[in-house]
Amino acid sequence: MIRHRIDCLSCANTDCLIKKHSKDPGIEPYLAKKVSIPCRKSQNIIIEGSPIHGLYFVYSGKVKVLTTGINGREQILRLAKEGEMLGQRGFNTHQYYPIGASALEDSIVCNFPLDVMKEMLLNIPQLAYDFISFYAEELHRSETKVRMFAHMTVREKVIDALMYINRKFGQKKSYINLALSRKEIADFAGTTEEQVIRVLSTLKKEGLILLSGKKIGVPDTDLLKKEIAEHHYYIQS
Amino acid sequence: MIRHRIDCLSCANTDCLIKKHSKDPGIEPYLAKKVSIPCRKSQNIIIEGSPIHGLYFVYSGKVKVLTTGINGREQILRLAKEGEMLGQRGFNTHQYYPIGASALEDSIVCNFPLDVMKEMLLNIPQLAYDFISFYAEELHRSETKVRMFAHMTVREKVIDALMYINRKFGQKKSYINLALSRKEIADFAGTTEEQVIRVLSTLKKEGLILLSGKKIGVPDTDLLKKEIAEHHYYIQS
DNA sequence: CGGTGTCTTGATTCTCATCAATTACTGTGG
DNA sequence: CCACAGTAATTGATGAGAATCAAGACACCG
Repeated sequence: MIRHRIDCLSCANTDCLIKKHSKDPGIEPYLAKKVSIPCRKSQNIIIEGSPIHGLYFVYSGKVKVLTTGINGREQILRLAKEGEMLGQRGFNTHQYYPIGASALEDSIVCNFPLDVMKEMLLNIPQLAYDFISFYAEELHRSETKVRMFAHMTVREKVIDALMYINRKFGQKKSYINLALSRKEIADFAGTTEEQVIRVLSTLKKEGLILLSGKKIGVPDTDLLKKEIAEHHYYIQS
Repeated sequence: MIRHRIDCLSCANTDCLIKKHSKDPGIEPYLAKKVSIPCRKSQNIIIEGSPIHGLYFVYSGKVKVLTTGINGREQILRLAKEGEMLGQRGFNTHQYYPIGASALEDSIVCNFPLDVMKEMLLNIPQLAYDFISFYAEELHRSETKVRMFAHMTVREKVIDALMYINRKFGQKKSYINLALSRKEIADFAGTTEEQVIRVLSTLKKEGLILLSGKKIGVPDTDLLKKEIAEHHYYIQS
């Protein structure tokens, strides 16, 4: 079932760092070592704690990146769509993946073994530099999340999670194109299923979001944003 | 008062990524563009929101890296000592530093302007690769912290903060070589001054830590570690 | 038409942030 | 050297918010 070598040159994912450099001189031999793997919905792409076997890039589909936290709770760290990278934290001295990744819908991911990746980075300096920029951005995102989790209320956490999901998977004037369970939203926002439901119900009553079964719609991003900003302001002053 | 060009070759900070590569061919011209800056205790090295002006490396002293969170609260993200990097998140497309840094004691930091840094990374591939590894590690740390903040109790957060501080600044059989106020510990652990005091008092009573004024000692790291691990275990199973 | 799992709502308990008041510590000037 | 002022540390009391527990509604699937 494994489809080998989806061609990077003909790939349409403009966000992909590899695709971006697929015309660089000297990169072809590395690209040839790529393997593409199809994954069914809710299948594990990376198992937390398994030995590191390289980096992944999402060719198509949607993926959640998670770690197991306290009480065996699942903490979703981020959601990835076409072109995004998975397993990038396996680049340090760790021997095992500190995170897991699983498909939110049927997906195809491309894998580069770690040694191939290392050679590629050492020989394509511009690619390495883009990697560094990417990491800097991810680090920024993650540290923002630290700050957020430390002192935000549940309401704010949920709103923030919704804005993130909407930014990534929302289409204007319509529902978000991603079916997450309440539990998954909670695991991302860092709270419980029940609290998420309560906040969602309230937000619906307030007219800030649309709810139609599992589908969530955000008619006005700015209104939601204010819900976080205003609260900060009124306490800050 | 600015001392120019502390020589990287004679620098004793083995952890410093620049020092590590200071003998690489072709790196001298970049090293020559380094500027070293002395900072007094509690002086700001990086002001949050200021325009990015490059990367810093701690030559001597101790530094806290922080962001302003909800309610104008200070959230300490990490502590840095000799050889460590500051401002690494300014590497992405951001124009302003998303974090601040200030000296915990009299320190000297070395600065590379951003364009020099970029040139250096593009021309010294092995340095770029080490940067990537460093970022991967930082990202790992940060995401672990996210998970931690999401569901840990205050007690666990404080213990975790203590273990981090002890790992970095502890000397065996003695008190931790770093004077942090209760407020600063709280800002790092993501809680309040009062809660930190309560937990510290309890831990002292339980014989898990030593308290002598501001000085904190951790006689047995494993005992503390168990305090976190056991709680997880008993709920997980 | 059961049955299973997700979703929802309510009630209860508990943790933690906040507020308030007291005590210890530090440095400074007389 | 001591009084003092100012700051940090501590302890207690209280209330708000959130996790947990429990029970019922709903949808989906065989």
